[in-house]
Amino acid sequence: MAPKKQESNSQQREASGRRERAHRILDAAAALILRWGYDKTNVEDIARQAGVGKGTIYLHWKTREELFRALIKREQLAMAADFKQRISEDPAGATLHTMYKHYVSVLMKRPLLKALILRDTDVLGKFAHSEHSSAAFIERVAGFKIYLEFLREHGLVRTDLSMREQVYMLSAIVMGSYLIAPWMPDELTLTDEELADLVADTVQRSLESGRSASADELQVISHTFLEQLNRGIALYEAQFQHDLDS
Amino acid sequence: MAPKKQESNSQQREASGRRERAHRILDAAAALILRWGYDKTNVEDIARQAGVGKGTIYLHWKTREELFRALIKREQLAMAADFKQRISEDPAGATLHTMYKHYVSVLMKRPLLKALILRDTDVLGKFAHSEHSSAAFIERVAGFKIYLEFLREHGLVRTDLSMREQVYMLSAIVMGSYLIAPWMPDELTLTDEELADLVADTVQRSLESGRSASADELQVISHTFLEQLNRGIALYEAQFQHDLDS
DNA sequence: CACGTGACCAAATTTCTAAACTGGTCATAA
DNA sequence: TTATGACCAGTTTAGAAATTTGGTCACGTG
Repeated sequence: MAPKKQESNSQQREASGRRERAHRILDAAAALILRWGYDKTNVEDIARQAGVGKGTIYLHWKTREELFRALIKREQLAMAADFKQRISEDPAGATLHTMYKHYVSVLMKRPLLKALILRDTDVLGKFAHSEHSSAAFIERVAGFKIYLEFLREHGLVRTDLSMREQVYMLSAIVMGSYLIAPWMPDELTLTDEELADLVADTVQRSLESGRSASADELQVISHTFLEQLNRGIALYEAQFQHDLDS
Repeated sequence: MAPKKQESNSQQREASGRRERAHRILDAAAALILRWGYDKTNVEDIARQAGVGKGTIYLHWKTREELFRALIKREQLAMAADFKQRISEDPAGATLHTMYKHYVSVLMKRPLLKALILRDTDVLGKFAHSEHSSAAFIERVAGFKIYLEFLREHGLVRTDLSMREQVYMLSAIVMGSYLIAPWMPDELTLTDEELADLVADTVQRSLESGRSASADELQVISHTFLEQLNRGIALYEAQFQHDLDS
């Protein structure tokens, strides 16, 4: 690659340094929020933990809440990458239940996102009750509908249920699985893997059509799905990177 | 029936009066709790609404919490009666999914129990966080396991899933259906009947075996189940009545 | 005498306010 | 030009004071 002129090089190095610093700040925020909860994590603590001055944080984000939104975004992107990886490696990755198996599995490893989805008030504090939380859920449901429509078109899921019913029950199964965990008596708890498999089995039986697609067909569908997912991730990523550079 | 002697008659009339008064107090408590929530419903208001003195309430129950427990018990008994009625009238009443259809349907009409199950903090306030709530859930799950075992023995539900997984997913489906309702965007909400049918469909597909029992077999199973249910209700009822008489 | 009642009290809850903290800014330093 | 922490207004917290409430019981009533 041709070398850029002096000024551009310098800007790039600086931009990269900024970016690294932004990540350091987000790391600090993540650690503190998981340890103390959102409400009790203040900007000064984050700055100290990240080894920067408080003012520096405001060079990256306009408000504390914006910083937290960036953290969530980063977490979602990391999770999406995990998810993409697994789907692309799984021959059955195009089926609804396989997607959910990986989704549950991958989400289990992200306590911050788990808390966000479950609106865990201990961790998220006021953030859980803010607009963002509901908006995120609605957005999630909307994204959902698009790929569900896609699977319906390919006959991989039942079409004798309305989209409304299907989205509702899909949400209910996944949310229900998470939500009841803390209420279950000890002898009825499941490991993360058991839960992922159980959700997958339930989704398959209750929402997929009987029809089993050929390996070729599955690959085509999986490919198209991953394309779509990639586009979404890229867009989100670009937006996130832009945010980081202020 | 032979007439009882004078004293007994008098005691009976009094007891019946007491019982009626107890119900009046519970009615008042139910109305106030639904209107203002548990925390903001005090004993004096209940007494006034029921048209009795405050001290009278303590002739029936030792504490405010005991009064509320009695109210819940009464509500559960009423719901159980509803449920029994529907199951006994439905030829498919012995199947798991039919039970759940009626269960959901019947529970929807009981806001107090709905709040208890959902631990709706607005209505239940501190009561939701008390021992009683968790205990009730665990008890519910335990009762569950008994009749699930029964259905497994008759091959009406899958046996290739462990009880643990089955109970977990059954709880997840039902709880999930209730819990997500308030988070759903408007265009995705379902009516109570739609939800009951959807839950039934999901339970059938994901937890029942393919095997369909004959009408005769179903009736036998249904009969046995109702016997068991009746015994449970009678026991609970006796206990409740005894409580009312102080 | 037996039952019902509301005044009464200790304990819990709410309200109020002074003190402490924190998100965000910006003059200053590097 | 970039980073910082002292600074300030607005918010949160602590805890004292005031109010409310669960539960008791001496008294009134039929």
